Amino acid sequence: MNSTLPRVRVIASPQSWVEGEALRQLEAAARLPGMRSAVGLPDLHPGKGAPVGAAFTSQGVFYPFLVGNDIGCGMGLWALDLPARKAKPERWAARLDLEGPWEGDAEAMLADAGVRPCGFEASLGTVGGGNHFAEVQRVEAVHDASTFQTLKLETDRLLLLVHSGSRGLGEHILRAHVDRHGAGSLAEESAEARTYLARHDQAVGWARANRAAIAERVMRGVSAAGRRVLDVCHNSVTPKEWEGGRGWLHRKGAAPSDQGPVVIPGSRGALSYLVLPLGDGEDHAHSLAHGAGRKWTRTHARERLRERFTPDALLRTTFKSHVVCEDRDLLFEEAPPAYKAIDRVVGDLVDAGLVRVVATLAPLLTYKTRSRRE
DNA sequence: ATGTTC
Repeated sequence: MNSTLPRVRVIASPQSWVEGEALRQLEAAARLPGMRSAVGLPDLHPGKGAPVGAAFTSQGVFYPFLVGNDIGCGMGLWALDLPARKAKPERWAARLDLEGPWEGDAEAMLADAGVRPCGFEASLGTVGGGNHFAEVQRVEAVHDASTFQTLKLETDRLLLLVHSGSRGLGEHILRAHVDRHGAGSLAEESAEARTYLARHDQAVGWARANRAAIAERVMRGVSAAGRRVLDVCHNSVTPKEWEGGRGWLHRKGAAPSDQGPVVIPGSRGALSYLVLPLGDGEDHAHSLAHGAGRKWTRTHARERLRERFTPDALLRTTFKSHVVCEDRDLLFEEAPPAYKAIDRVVGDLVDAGLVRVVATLAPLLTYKTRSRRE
């Protein structure tokens, strides 16, 4: 049996503010039966039950609730054929519309990702709420020219970063699971585990296809063609082998460090970092920060920022980029001051020897939603 | 996070 205590590690410098509640959640998760390690990344913050910005390994069992409802959520990066000098962010902000069903062939896109029809086809190509977005970016600076070149990127071409997940599908899968089995563990060889994992894998494929459909929509809207540079999932549970054993790797808002370069976005008013993972080590559960991490709760952000900013002021950023967000509450909840400083988060990963910065990317247009909500 | 609320 697993008689050793699970290892808990938090990768964050003292300058990276981590809330006490997030640490308590991390330690509570580490004490679950079968847990082997718990790693908090520098974007660690409290979540609903389990912390966000964390990765966990377990043996013999795994925990669907640690993955959460947005199974398959992640980041995709596309290189556009559009030169930076042809950027028209103001015009795009006025016209781009990603609401309603995608005009493309949803079933074909899903089939390409190995996903069977599941009743959520009408949501494919939609960004969703919360921290999801599609953002057109320009290359701000290149720090590792060799890797930049290996990825066939060019400094004067625009990029598109898409952060979205499995929309209603992942929610449906988690809910169906919790309704029947509660928030407990699943034994890895059980029928219940197999059922959950099959559905989980469908949601991971669905989310990947969703990011591709969103990218198609944006590219059509800005009259560009593009190529997918990378696509990584930061909410998942997968089998993992390590020296002397095997088990399960849960990622909850944690980017993979074992699948090549990833983008770690800041807030919409900050740089995003294209980074190359250096260690693929067990000591950080093969994972990296997935973003800047929330500093203020949504409620706190709304209350505090409504006093300081008019909605119109939040439609532009310090980068002079444009924001499409017609949902008033969401506009405040996702405002840049609600997030930690991305340079410190990435700096912590660099200092821990986990990544090298390849390039920084600056926002031109961040699309959240055109749907109005009171 | 969520056809966006039990």
